[in-house]
Amino acid sequence: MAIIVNKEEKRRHIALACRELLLEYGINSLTISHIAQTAGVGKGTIYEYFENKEDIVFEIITTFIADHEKKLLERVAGSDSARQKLFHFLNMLFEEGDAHKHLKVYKEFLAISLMGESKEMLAFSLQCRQRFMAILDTVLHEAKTLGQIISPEALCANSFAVFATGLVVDSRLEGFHVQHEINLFLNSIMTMNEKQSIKKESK
Amino acid sequence: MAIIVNKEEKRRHIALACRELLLEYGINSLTISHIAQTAGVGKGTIYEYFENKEDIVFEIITTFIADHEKKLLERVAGSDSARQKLFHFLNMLFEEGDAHKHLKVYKEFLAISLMGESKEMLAFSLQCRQRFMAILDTVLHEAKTLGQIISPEALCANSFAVFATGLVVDSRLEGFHVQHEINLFLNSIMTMNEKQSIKKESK
Amino acid sequence: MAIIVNKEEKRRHIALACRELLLEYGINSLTISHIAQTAGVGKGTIYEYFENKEDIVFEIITTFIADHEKKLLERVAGSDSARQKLFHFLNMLFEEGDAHKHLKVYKEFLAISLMGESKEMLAFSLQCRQRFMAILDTVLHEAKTLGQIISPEALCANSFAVFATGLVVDSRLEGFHVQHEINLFLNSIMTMNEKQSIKKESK
Amino acid sequence: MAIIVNKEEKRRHIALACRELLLEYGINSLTISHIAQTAGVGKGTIYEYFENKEDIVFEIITTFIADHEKKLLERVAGSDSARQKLFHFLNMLFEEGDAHKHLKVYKEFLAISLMGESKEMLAFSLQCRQRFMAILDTVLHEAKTLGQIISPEALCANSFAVFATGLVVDSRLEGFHVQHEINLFLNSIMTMNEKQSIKKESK
DNA sequence: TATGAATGAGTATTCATTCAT
DNA sequence: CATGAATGAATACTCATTCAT
Repeated sequence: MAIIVNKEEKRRHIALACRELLLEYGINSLTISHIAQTAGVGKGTIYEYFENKEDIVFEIITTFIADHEKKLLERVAGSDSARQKLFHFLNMLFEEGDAHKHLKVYKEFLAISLMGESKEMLAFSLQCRQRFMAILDTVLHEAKTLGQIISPEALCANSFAVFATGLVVDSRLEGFHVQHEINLFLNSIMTMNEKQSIKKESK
Repeated sequence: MAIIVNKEEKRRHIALACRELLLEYGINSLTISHIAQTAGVGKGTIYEYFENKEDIVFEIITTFIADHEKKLLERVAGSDSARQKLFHFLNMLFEEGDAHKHLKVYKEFLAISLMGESKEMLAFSLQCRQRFMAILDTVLHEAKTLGQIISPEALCANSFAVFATGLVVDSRLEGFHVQHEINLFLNSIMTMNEKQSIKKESK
Repeated sequence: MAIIVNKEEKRRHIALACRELLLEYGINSLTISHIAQTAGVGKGTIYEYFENKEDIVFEIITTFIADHEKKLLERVAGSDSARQKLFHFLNMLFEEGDAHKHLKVYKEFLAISLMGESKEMLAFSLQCRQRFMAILDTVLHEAKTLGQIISPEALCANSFAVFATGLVVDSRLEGFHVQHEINLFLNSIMTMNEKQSIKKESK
Repeated sequence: MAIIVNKEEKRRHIALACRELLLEYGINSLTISHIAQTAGVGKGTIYEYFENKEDIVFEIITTFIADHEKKLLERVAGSDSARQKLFHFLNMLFEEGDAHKHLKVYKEFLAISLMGESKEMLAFSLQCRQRFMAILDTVLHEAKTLGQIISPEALCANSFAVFATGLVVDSRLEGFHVQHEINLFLNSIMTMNEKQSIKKESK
């Protein structure tokens, strides 16, 4: 194992060691004891590098978000139509595979955040949201430039983000079919633009 | 013969007595002892009328929902344009006044529901959602009949509900301006219909 | 249904109605509410005919004991050797079939009785014990008369009863083979008599 | 580096501190809070060293059993005849002095164990039983070697243990004279051996 | 005589965080 | 730098029994 040179690096080291742990146990059932054990350090040591439990959970989640972001950018780059890009944006959390584990953690995170007992939690939420809003903005502006949509205002990134949040929350309900809802929403919002983008695609 | 009480009525009586309590303390900090005291009965009596804490919380929230529903229907009835009706639908939770207390409880409820540890909580969520979806459906179909919107499919009630959920959740964030977001969303989604409905309104 | 003429008869009526209930739920999980429902009377009515929960449990158990006693006397009458009679005495609680339900209740009864919080429970225990001791005494004296055993003192009924109690309690343990232990005990205690009784049997 | 405590030692320390407490209150009325106070530690600390309440009760009882075992071995060593050794085995729980407190706890333990709601409790019961069976086996084999009894099979240790259990349970009954019963039982079972052992003793 | 509505005491357990070493 | 021992607050739920009608 490489010698840890600075605090920031050790933070990442510990966080990376506990990714699987968080996915398996979820936020609430994750204990500092278990984290310390898994990271191979003492409980006290955790508090040398993190303020509190929230802090370390944030750090772990940050690594997931980085992954998610990277994967999303790949999908976006690999998509031609704006519709497809936006579909990936909404659908990525609900894909087959390990995504449900991440979704579970995300829901738990939202839950804690909704309890509204922590300033830091809210700040972190905001920061995450903004990173994805940036991607969304880029997608919409490019679509505008390419003429795939008429005006970005008509498909405001904020509305999209709100809808995405709603999807995550409502997906907890029995009988809620995420993909179906995503398609309906995209249909509603892109009706007019779709024809144009299809024209372009069919060239 | 002994007294026969109307169980359903007493349930409501106890629930009504604890409305303020729930608004003040929130779901988690609400204790059965406190409920019993406030309702003026013994702790055991609570369990004669409710299965468990969840059950009584549901009953209290149900009274709030009934109020909310009634108020919403009034506003809808008092509105001419579909846009205004939909605005009320989305905005009512965020109005000035006591609404923020209800919103707080609603967020807490979503949080617990997102933790996903209770089947009953999910069933109750679904049931609540369906009541409001019914109103939304009516509004959209009437709007269609009145020619205020072109097709109800283009403004699917489900998408609306998802957006509404997202609004509640995202409203927790610093710098999130609910009214602004609602207007942007309505703008996006009604752009094409708006002109027509304005035409009709201006007649 | 026949009209109930007196207290004692109604007591028996209620008790008989709840035999299955007791076998199914056991003493602790048996609630007065459930008893009242099953007997088709109100909770308060139970307390018109019984002092308390103990009292009704005693009444139900008494019916079981009467059955057990009757069955035991049949088996004893149908057995030739003293050994066989004594075997029935010890083994009847552990037979195949529904006996295990009765055994479960008996263990529970012993448990409550051992907690030692009730005078009445102890008095009832004593009374039950004495009924079975009487049978045992008869068996031993007859055996003496028939020359199957040398002296009843050598096989004192009390010791037998104590051993029987021990069997019930120790039968809760993993790996305890009741039938085996019964046979070992009877072997130990009848070694000397056995030969004589075998002689008599072989005649 | 932080202090490393010997967990096993601290377990014993806490258990020893609570011996009197258990004797005074019994198992059911013993609370963790009270244990923690008496041991001079926080409630949480108890759970650092014990799985749950059962676990600590077992540990305390284990100290009693160790005492009992030691005392029994002394008495056995100090006795000449097999009869006397076996008498101590049966009688020690019923001696004058503090024994009745231990007996009370033992009865309570049997009661809980008979309720049969805990696997661990049964396992612990079995383990305790086996320790005493081992002593019994030794006594019987030695007696055989010394010619005090004819065959150990005729006085199987298991039967003895069952009788001992029965004694503890039946001793709860009014009018049950433990010493008398013990003597009767020993008389029954040792009649034939007694003469021989008396012969040897009288040499 | 019958009923059933009302009652209320009592307790194990978890885990983030601190700080003495 | 690292550690891990110690801490303690906080709460739902059951059911035998009573007594007003």
